[in-house]
Amino acid sequence: MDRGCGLTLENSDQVGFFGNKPVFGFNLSPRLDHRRDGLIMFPVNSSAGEETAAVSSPPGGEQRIVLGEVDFFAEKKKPVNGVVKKESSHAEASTFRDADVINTGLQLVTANTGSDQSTVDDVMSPDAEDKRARNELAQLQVELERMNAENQKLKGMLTQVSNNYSALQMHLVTLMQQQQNSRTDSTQEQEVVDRKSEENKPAVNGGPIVPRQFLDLAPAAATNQMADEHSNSLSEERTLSGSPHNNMEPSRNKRIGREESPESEGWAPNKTLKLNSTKAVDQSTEATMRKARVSVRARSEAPMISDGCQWRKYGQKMAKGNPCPRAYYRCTMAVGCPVRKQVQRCAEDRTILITTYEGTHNHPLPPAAMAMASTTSAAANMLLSGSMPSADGVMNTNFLARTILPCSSNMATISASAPFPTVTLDLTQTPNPLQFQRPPAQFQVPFPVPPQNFAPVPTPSVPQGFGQALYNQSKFSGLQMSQESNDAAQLQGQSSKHPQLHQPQAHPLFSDTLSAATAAITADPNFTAALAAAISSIIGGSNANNTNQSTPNNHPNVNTSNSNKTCGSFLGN
DNA sequence: CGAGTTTGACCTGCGC
DNA sequence: GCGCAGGTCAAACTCG
Repeated sequence: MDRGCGLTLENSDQVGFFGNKPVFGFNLSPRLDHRRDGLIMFPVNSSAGEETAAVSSPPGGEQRIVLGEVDFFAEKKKPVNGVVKKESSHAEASTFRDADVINTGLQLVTANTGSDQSTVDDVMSPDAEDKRARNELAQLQVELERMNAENQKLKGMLTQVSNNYSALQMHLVTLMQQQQNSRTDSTQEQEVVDRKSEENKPAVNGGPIVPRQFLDLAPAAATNQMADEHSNSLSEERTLSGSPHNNMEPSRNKRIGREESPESEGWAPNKTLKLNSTKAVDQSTEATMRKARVSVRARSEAPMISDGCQWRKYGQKMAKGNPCPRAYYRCTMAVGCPVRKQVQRCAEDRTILITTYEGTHNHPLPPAAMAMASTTSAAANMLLSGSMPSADGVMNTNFLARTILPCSSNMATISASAPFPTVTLDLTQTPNPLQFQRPPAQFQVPFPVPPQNFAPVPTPSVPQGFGQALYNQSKFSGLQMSQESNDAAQLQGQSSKHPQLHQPQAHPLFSDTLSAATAAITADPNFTAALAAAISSIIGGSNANNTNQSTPNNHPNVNTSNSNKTCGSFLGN
């Protein structure tokens, strides 16, 4: 069984990577004070050790409150601060139960319930020290309430900022896409003409139509993902190649049929595709979407990272040039889910686990799975919507660059390599240049120049600056930014700075590393922008139009057709 | 006994 | 046409 071992993203729900609002790498809500039955609860994330540690370490007001509270009832113990804090934190997590354990909790609760009683007690208490302590308690109580109100206020502010942030991101992405569309309008119009003529002449070479396909890929797939199957019939366009149908269809259909073998509803057999136009569109877009891959490189000793999804292994192969076998998994969380992934260790550094995701989940995901799924989906959509070749065959990375570039690092690499455009999220953050020594095919760029391999350093061989620009633009950061502001990310940073930590004995760090890295990615505004682009694409696609809806050839038929043929042409090259 | 894994066979695309 | 490599299938096997 692969599940539950190795790296995990499952604590993403506590971080809330992909909540309905931008995430900043920490969960605010658990810190809110809760009042229950007169008891002031000190909220602590019960499941997060690091969270608890983070709470207990700083000399914040909460801590002082807790300290005083416990101090009052721990006269016999004369506890050291650290001990007290620990107990208080524990009590926070388990409320009454732990309070009972220390035999003072219940009374503490009672004493804490109101300042009036404290005042009365002050008057009646013969013990001066006790009186002073009660006064202090009352003061702390007031302070606590004040901080509670402040906390609420901050929460509201944060929510507002988050909302504004989301709106701005969406707006920015929309503007960028509109700008992108305006630039390619002329080309697209020509492509529409070509497309129509090509529909009448299936054997015609795809040629300049290629560019449009990627533009439409993401929305089409998104439409599929949203279960909004509104597209018109395009069954004859299902073939993914510009070659004649009778030539390409048998193999492709067979493949599709195999992939959606009997067990899967969403992967209908071939004949079904021909009969059901909606299904055909769904299939074609799905197949097209599957062409976009997101590769995640993370350090793990475990055979597979745990990303919250359920996977079933359906094959294993020895890949050339890598002594480690490549395992093939498919998602089993829902029948017919097209998502698959390949897991393979890096040949150069076997502590690096390369997980390549392909496809988009067509079912609800648990919070634990949302992190990786959204990451890969966003990255794939980002790639498909942004790395579209222009009419002259040169990759147009404007949108992609603008989405990603502003804060580039070694975090991610986007390669529109044939046959599969791939986004590589490198969560290893190792300065080791070996991390870029992947199979050359993955980095072959369909430029009108000989394929080039991206290198971690400027490579003169990259086509006349463009390749280098793409390389530079194809990276986005987030990890480093978040490292500074995220405790978990700090763990990741430590691991990256100290490769020794990746040794087996440092295994407990691996999950933290990946989680932190994912948190960093998702907390990164740039990534959020990319995600926003993907979401906007999905939304646009579900509305019978996509993010490129300003383009003249945005008719659903054309979109699907383009998607298919684009991919086909792309794959053919 | 069902679900998942293993593993050899098969299919397809691609380069020579 | 042939061989290679990637990807998938499915029967056999394992495990809880």
